[in-house]
Amino acid sequence: MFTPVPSRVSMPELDARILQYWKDNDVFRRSESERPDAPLFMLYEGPPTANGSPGIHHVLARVFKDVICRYRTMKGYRCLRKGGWDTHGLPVELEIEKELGLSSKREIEEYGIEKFNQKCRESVFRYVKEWEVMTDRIGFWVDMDDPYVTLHNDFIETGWWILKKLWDDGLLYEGLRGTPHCPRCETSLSSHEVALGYQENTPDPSVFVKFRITEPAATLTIDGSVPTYFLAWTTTPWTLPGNTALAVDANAQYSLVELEDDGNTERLILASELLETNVEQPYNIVATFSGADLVDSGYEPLYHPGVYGTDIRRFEHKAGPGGSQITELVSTSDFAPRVVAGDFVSMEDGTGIVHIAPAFGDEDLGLGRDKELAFVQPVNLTGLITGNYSFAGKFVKDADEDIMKDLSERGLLHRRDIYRHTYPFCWRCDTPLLYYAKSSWYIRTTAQKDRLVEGNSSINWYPDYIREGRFGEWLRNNVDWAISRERYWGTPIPIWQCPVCSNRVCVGGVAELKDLANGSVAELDELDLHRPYVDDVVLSCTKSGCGGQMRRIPEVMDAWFDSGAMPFAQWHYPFDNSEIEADGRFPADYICEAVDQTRGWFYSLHALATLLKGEPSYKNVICLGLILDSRGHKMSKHVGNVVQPDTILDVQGADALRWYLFTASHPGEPRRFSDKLVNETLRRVLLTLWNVYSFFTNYASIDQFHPDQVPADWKPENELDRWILSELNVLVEQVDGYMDSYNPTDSGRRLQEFIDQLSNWYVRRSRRRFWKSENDTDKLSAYATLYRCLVTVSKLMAPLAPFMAEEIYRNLVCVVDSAAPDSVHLASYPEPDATLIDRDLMEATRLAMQVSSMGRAARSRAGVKVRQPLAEVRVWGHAGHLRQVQGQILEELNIKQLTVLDKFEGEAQAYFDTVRDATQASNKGEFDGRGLQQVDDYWVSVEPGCLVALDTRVSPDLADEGLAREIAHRIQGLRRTAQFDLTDRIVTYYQGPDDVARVMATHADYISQETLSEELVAGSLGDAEGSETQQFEGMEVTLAVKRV
RNA sequence: GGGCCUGUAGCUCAGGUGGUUAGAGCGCGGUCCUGAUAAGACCGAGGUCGUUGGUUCGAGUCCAUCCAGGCCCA
Repeated sequence: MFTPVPSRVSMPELDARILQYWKDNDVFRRSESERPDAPLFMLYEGPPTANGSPGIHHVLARVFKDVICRYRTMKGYRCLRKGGWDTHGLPVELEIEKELGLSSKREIEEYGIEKFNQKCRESVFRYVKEWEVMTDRIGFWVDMDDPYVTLHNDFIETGWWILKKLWDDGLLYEGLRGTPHCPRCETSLSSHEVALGYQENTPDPSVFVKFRITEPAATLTIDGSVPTYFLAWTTTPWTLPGNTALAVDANAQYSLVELEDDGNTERLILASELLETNVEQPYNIVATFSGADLVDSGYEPLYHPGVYGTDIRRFEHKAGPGGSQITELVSTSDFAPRVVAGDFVSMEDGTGIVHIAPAFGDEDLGLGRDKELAFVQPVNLTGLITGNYSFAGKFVKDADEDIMKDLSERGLLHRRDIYRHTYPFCWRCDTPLLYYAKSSWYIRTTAQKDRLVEGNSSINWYPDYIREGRFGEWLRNNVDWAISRERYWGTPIPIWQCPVCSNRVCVGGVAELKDLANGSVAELDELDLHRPYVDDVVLSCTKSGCGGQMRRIPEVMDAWFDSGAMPFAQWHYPFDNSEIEADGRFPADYICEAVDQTRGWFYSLHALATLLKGEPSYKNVICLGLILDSRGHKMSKHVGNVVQPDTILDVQGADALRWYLFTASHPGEPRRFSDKLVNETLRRVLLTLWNVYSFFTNYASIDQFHPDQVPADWKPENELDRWILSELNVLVEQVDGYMDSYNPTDSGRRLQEFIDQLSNWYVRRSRRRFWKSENDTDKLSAYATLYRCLVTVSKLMAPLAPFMAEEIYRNLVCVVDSAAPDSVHLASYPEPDATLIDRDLMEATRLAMQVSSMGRAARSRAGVKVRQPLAEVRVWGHAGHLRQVQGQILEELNIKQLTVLDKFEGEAQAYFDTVRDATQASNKGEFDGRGLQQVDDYWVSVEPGCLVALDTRVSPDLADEGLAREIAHRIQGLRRTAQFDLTDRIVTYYQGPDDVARVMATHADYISQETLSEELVAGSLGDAEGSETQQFEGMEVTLAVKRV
């Protein structure tokens, strides 16, 4: 039979007990293995990096992953949840660099790539134990024994296979990329690193440069007799030798002005609205044009690359795969810089004419590709000017002064100033960063842009605005994915290049590599595919007759490529598990991560699956808002405001934390974390339920209740039973619906409401039915009802609060039903019984609650405590409902008789008018339909649709009855302080005035029955187990009790 | 600078398609109740629904602007 449960409970201890039970009985494994034929529900785990301690924000994502899978399991699915670890990438390298005190790529290479990578490899599992413990502790079921690991050879090999496929499809290419580059460290910086090194108020030269017009556009009329110039502005004079175009805003207005400069007459073109700010000397406006009129004008280069020994190349559009357009860089000897339209031209500062050098800025590079501009690179990777310029060999920033001087001497400098702005510096060495167009490998995602957008429209996003908003926007603005990194610790790019003939091959797997490598096959079997080992593999050039020795290109892959490859790489597809599409392992049914992954994992998964399979790799995704600290700031290691999960879990337990995370706000919203609110959740929701459960087990144990005693065809007759079972079945319907639509938040909130109703109305109103000593059918009905509620709630809540649900289920179900599944998580999710839903009764009960509340308010105002019985209450409202639930109202309000006022006339009307008038009188003439006033002997409470008039007169008989209840109440208190058992029988002694003696006599039956007193004895008691002298109703009364 | 999201009581949150008095829980002050409860009931204080405009007979709700915060990207 049921084990009686104390009302006090330690959640952390309960968690530990349940975890042990799951472990001993292998429950997680069995949730998958015992249902081989069930439909598959596939979770893809977004792999964390275990090189740091997990924080509360990691708990958030993990419990949202868990809750959906537990639900699906109970709905009859077989959930596959393979764990994973992300192990590559720049953050790992930076951590190790810091540890080793290295500060540049040169130093890493001097230290040795082999040793360096070994350190990286060790570091990524440093906190794996902590992660495993946390994962276990919060009840996240995921297969951590056989996780996928991005550094495993098998995982890398699938990555190679993917790249090879893209290569074969013409979707992999080498191109230029504008990157922030540190000329001292000779390396690109990630955006994260750039963000670390911004310095405000950095002074830079501000120069206004004149570009002489040589070939005005057809739309432009220029008087050739006066020298005419475009006026452009820049803060980086050193980029001017790289100039290949000027950009204007096609829609803006430009002015041609004439002025005197050093005694010479000249004409300048610049944006009309920037004339005032940029031209200090007197001028005449000769003409105005639109920006579009200027486009295609040719001008004289400041430094013709052909003259200064710098190569000229040019972007050219060509037809690419799948009807797409690709852009290639080709060598040329022609150089004809011209004016183009650019949509980024700003009128905030400058002249409205922007100097374009595709070799430097990323925007310039984009415009160069777009407009097929020339490309001139007069600076090397160490930041020195090349060619034979007079300032060649100087560091770019030092060349600024020479260039300005040179231009000034040639009469091409209109003005120069100092400009202060925010500029990025290398966070390691403080060198100013240069934006530099570097060679990089790209995946041509733009070739499948339409498919990416189309596939996205079929994904279920929660919240749904992400689909068209943040993610859709990102896809519509798709640019090719730059996947190469000039780094060490990552998946090596499997491209080998011949130094003789530049021939390249992409290798799609280890077997293929063996085929291409001559000799040393045995070694290749054991080869770690990482750098530097793979760099040593030399292939003979595949071009017939070349005979060159091909070497691998040095780059590794962006770590996002690894995580995006996981749908395939976690199974070592297609080398193993070639059937993942057929058996449902691809695509995933569900993924869940925080919103910062839109351009991270959500994208890399989507992009690779679309390129490889033409369809998305996930069907449903919950995108979580970020978790903030109590002041609303993002939690981060740097700020030191990360909440350690243990500090919560060890006090409140896992269920309270989970429940709080599910219900505090909807998943997409950012949330402030507060341990106080976790505690509130614990008390208000979980402990309330626990106490109902404790109440049930205590009384069920006393009465030896067994569910078998309930007939199979039992239907509740009692009004309270019918009501709560109706509420229960509505609850089942709603919670199931919410869970089905990936909404644990509203599921939890709905369950909270029910738990409140169950505890504070059903149990409170039904208590006496459980106390009655006879085992009549009504008592059995109450047990059957409460039992069903608790069992059903334990199942409904199991996905959210798996520990308490398990505890309740095991004690209530497994103990009495050996055929039932031995874990709530292996049980079926409840289904609603529509025949038990009675909307009318639910409405009537709601009215009973409202009338009770109004009656209590009237009592409170009249100063008559609930313990004092009263004679009558008159109520106007829904008459049918009132008659239906009048018993509940009478008991709740402790009143003898309820009179239903059928019509709103006569007394009802008179009560209402008086309340309205009195309320208006005391409330500046305002009456909002609510009021509480005394009307003769009645206190009358009015609310819209309901009126309650309470007779507050206390007759002597009623007063005696009230005193009897008071005395019984005091005796109960004594019983409790003396810690008597609920069923202990006692003898009660009393001393007090005549009134007490009289009531003890006249209400002896009542008092005895309520307090389980065998005798009520006047006088004192020597060996009392509990005794107290108290003042009440102006009397001094002494009561004493002892067990018999 | 661009995109997306958020802004309702001290705190955490509700407030379909615009419609009479903007709600809940916690917290606070008071009163009461208690054979389950770290509980419950009643009363009270506390909100110009971020700002300013607009549409409308009517806006927390729709539109625009601005302000503040967050994330992602420049």
